[in-house]
Amino acid sequence: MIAEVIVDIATGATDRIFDYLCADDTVIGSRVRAPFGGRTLCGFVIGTKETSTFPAERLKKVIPCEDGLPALTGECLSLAKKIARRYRVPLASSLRLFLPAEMRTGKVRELTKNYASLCVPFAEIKLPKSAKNQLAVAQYLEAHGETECAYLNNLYAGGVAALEKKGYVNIVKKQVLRNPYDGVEGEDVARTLSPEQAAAIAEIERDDRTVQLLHGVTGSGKTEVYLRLIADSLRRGKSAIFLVPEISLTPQMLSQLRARFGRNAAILHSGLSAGERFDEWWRLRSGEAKIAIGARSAIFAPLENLGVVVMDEEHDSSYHSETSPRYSTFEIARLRAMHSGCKLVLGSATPSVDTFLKAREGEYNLLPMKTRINGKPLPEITIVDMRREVRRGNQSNFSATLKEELAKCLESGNQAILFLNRRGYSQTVVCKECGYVAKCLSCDVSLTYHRAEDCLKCHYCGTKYNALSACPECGGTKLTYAGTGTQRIAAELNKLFPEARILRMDNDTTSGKEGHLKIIKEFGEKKADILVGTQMIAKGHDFPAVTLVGILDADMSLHFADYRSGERTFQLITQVSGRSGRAKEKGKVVLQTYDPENEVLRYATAYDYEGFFDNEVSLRRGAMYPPFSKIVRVLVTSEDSEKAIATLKDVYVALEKIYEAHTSAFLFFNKMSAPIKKIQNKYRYQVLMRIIDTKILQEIYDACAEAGRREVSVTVEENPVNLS
DNA sequence: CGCGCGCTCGGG
DNA sequence: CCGAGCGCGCGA
Repeated sequence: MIAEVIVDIATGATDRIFDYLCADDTVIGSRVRAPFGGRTLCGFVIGTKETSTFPAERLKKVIPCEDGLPALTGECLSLAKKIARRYRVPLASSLRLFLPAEMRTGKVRELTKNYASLCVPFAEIKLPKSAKNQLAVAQYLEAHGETECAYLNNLYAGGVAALEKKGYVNIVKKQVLRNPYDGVEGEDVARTLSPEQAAAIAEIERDDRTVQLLHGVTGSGKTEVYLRLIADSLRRGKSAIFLVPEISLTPQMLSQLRARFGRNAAILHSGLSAGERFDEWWRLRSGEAKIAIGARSAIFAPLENLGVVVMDEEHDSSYHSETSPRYSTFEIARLRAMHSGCKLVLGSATPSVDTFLKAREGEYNLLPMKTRINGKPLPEITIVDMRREVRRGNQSNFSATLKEELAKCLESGNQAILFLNRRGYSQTVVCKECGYVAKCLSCDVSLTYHRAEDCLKCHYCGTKYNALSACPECGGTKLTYAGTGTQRIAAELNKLFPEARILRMDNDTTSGKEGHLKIIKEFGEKKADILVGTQMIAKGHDFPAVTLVGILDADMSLHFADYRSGERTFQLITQVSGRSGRAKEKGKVVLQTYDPENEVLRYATAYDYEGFFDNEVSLRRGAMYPPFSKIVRVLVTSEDSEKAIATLKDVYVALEKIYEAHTSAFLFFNKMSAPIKKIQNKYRYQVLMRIIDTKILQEIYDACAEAGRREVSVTVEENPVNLS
């Protein structure tokens, strides 16, 4: 028999079918080892046939990989083909999305553990009186049967080994599946549904549109709706995918899921070890687990017969892949839902403008949830005008109001969260004499001063530089540290409230596998009074004792030169505010800004999503910004500036042809160097377009795929989240 | 992707 | 004339 094989090399040059001889029982979707160009590679069987047009004497044989089951299901295969076409990537790269990385690198071993059992009747065991541990082990095994050796060794050191030597005990090796979050347990609180929750579930079942949007205020109980929908799927003998944003797999959420679904849920999370991820993947593939829970990559879970797909915090930017293929999780989720004939349930308190517009227009079913489960009002948000603070002579980062509220909060024994979306101590180091700004050698960005390590760091490539004692340009010693980061806030806070215990949470303090979980746990156990952090503290954490949230610089995201800045600011304020007053006591939010009249801030403090939405949509319609157009950026990067420019020219010429043929489809078309000219020693150039007819998108992708050359990468980005 | 072939250029 | 360097095309 002949196998049609895609070799696992993700380049255009090898992106075609190679025929191989194979065993008659070779299954489509299985992995094989294929001799290819002098070496042996992994390959995927995407088809089989009886004869090949390729000369028979040149056909080589593939060796099957002993996976047990074909790694790719039929649905995976057809989806991978669609993704390859849609994003113009080699089939090998879209196939890779469906497998745990550990499978390809082959670095993961199956985990085995030793188990001991008695091999003679207990009565026949003769032991000297002194052998207490041996006796204890024998008694334990008699009572409990086969037991893990590690467990026995812990209790009765040496007992098992001694018994084995004497031939009383038999030890066998067994493969076990790693069990991430083994210790995580929770009580499954039997919740009765609120009328709104019950109505939402009934409506999702009744309505036949694929996409359902749960628009629920913070605390309206969306999670319980998701869990019920997933449980319903299981009851109907189907499986489910539950997507959450990157770091939103909070301990609370985890324990809830474990309590409700136990080992029926497999967790696919970047925090897992390679081995854990591998085992969890196989539990899904083999059908042992029926629910896949995880960040965006969980949408590729090897499940068949889906009953529901849930996408929590639908608006979150982590649902967009930053690496090739730059897929949209939503697009793939919808394809999977349509394939299985099930619902895709989106949930958010602050849906993206794009999604909400489609819901308003009736393409998606809109399910509002307006009441909070605990019946309490949302925390009151006070806007503080920082310009007035400056006029009063307050140059610090804390307004009088915020200082007062902090003092009150600490006095009453509650906790506070301060939010600032910039890590490090100061944003830049500037020489007062000559205006020199410390910059990264590999990237075209200024360096951030980090006081804890007394060094300068590049936030784009992570390189560390020694702190400056004098200006390297003019030798001046008057260096100013401009722009405030979380480190400086924590330090200033320490001076203001010396007795308060302060915890910082940002990219610098959350290194390691479970870095952020550790900080969240500490704060949750009230081992600190104030938590200072970036973006990452905004996500769904539940701290009952927090009664005050301070948003230190609400303008930072607002004045970004980006059509989405208003949307992002609204989402951020809503999300951060939601951390305040989650339990008995009423929460407060203090929002500091230099632009208190700003409409977005006004809508956010009033929790008026629809008001914000109507305003935003009319702005975007007027300016023809997405969703009324699509921004497309073609980014050309290379370590070799010459090659990058040459490629940019090719790309531009090809795109210009498209532009000339369909000028009316374009609102904007221009080539330039990217705002950050160099990142990690790679020069960056771009062609920026705004299009109103998405039909030409495929032509743009085609043109870019053609223009690629060695050592140069050409990527197409649709409505990119950041335009650096 | 990694290899080898063949072309080209520079030194002797 | 020979060796090093690079670009291109091949792999089943």
